[in-house]
Amino acid sequence: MTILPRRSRLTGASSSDRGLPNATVARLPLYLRALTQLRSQGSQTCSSDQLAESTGVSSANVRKDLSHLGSHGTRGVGYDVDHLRAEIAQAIGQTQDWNVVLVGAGNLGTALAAYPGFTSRGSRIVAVVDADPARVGEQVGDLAIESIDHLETIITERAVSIAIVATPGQAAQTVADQLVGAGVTSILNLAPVALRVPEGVDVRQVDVAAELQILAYHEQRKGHPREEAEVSR
Amino acid sequence: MTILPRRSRLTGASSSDRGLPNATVARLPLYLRALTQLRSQGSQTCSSDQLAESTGVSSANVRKDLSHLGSHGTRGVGYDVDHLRAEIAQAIGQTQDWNVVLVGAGNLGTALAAYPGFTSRGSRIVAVVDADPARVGEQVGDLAIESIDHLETIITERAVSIAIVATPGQAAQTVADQLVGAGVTSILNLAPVALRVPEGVDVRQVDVAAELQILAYHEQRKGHPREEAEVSR
DNA sequence: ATATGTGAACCACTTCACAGCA
DNA sequence: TGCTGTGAAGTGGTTCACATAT
Repeated sequence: MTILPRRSRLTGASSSDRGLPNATVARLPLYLRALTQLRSQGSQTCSSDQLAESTGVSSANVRKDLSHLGSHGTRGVGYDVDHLRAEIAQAIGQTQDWNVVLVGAGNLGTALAAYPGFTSRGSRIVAVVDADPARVGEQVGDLAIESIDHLETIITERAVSIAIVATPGQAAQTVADQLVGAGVTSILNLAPVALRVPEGVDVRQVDVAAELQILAYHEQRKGHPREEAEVSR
Repeated sequence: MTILPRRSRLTGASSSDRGLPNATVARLPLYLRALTQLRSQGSQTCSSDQLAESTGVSSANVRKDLSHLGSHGTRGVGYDVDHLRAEIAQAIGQTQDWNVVLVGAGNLGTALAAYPGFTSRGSRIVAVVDADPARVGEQVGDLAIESIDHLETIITERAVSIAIVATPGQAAQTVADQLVGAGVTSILNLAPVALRVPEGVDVRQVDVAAELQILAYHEQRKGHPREEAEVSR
């Protein structure tokens, strides 16, 4: 009756498991960003306080996170920027680029295809695919839009394992099914629907409109003077 | 030495506090989405299992979340779609639109300006602002780009309290300072930097490149024949 | 029979506080 | 002295399981 059995597997980091806590994994990219910045400023070493400052994470949390990677700091000194960077890059698999296929060449899709921040952070969009035959061949950044019918070939030949879904909501589930069928095992979903995928496929959801709604909730509670003009004093 | 004293305010929902748990707030938009969909399919009522199915949240969690809004279901039957929708809309302040200013008319900014999903979900972009004088006047969707120098006027005159920052990383903090100075109290930050804002200002961060890095981590782990982990949130 | 609402148990994560080490 | 690394305590959130209501 309930949604899913949801295998109660060993989630945490059990002894022989090299896995990191999910919350830690989600923050490693932030540390990487901060370290890259620090390095470009010439810093050789940094403290957990500095990392805290530039990521918004508490310093105790920074230390705990980094300790999961092993001990790489020097007491009384801090962390070696280059070494830590390499360590984190290694942990999250950024020693090489990941090939990504982008599905959906609408406004959002084309904006992402042009975004330079992916390449510098470990992901390379190697194909832009759209369902509309009229769009096929059109240039987006330095890629030509390809037909969604070629998904399987694209995915296998270009060693793609991660996909970005930037289609309208009603197309997203179908696209996801095709992607999974073609061998994709990680999906970043920008469409405002929950995707149903088989066990073993990871989905991360980004929904900008929902984020605004969350902000609106807090805004409402602040009693923001939005209607002050109408309220008599 | 550590980062901040971080006033230990009553975070949870204390008795006289109408506040909801953060995790619940973050899911209300999902329920709203699902209910809108269900209603358009003609459903009069729905169960927590149906909501679970269409949001990816467990049914127990759905019930717990909804119970925070008060008891609005009927045992043995489920929830009245329209009534629940109204209840949630009320709770997250979607009974009317929130005016939003978008800063940064680059690829991502213009894509968001054209996105129809905001209006239908409680947010209306009422201004697009850019720092580049050459872009001012240019049409984006049905808005003309305005100068960032007019931020304060725009924000006060159009009753804006929420902003989207879609600028390059190095400009984001300056823009955030300007926004806060002009009276904005909620920021959705799409730039890949942590924003420093005063107490009372809410920031939500969306970083697509970081999401891909998180997926890459799990992807890397799948490479080895070990039991795979499930990604959350 | 069916589905909600909820205390209690459980779990993941964060923070605290200090021991350990350069 | 200064900063890391980490057990222990604390917090918030999820899941369980069942009493409760229709």
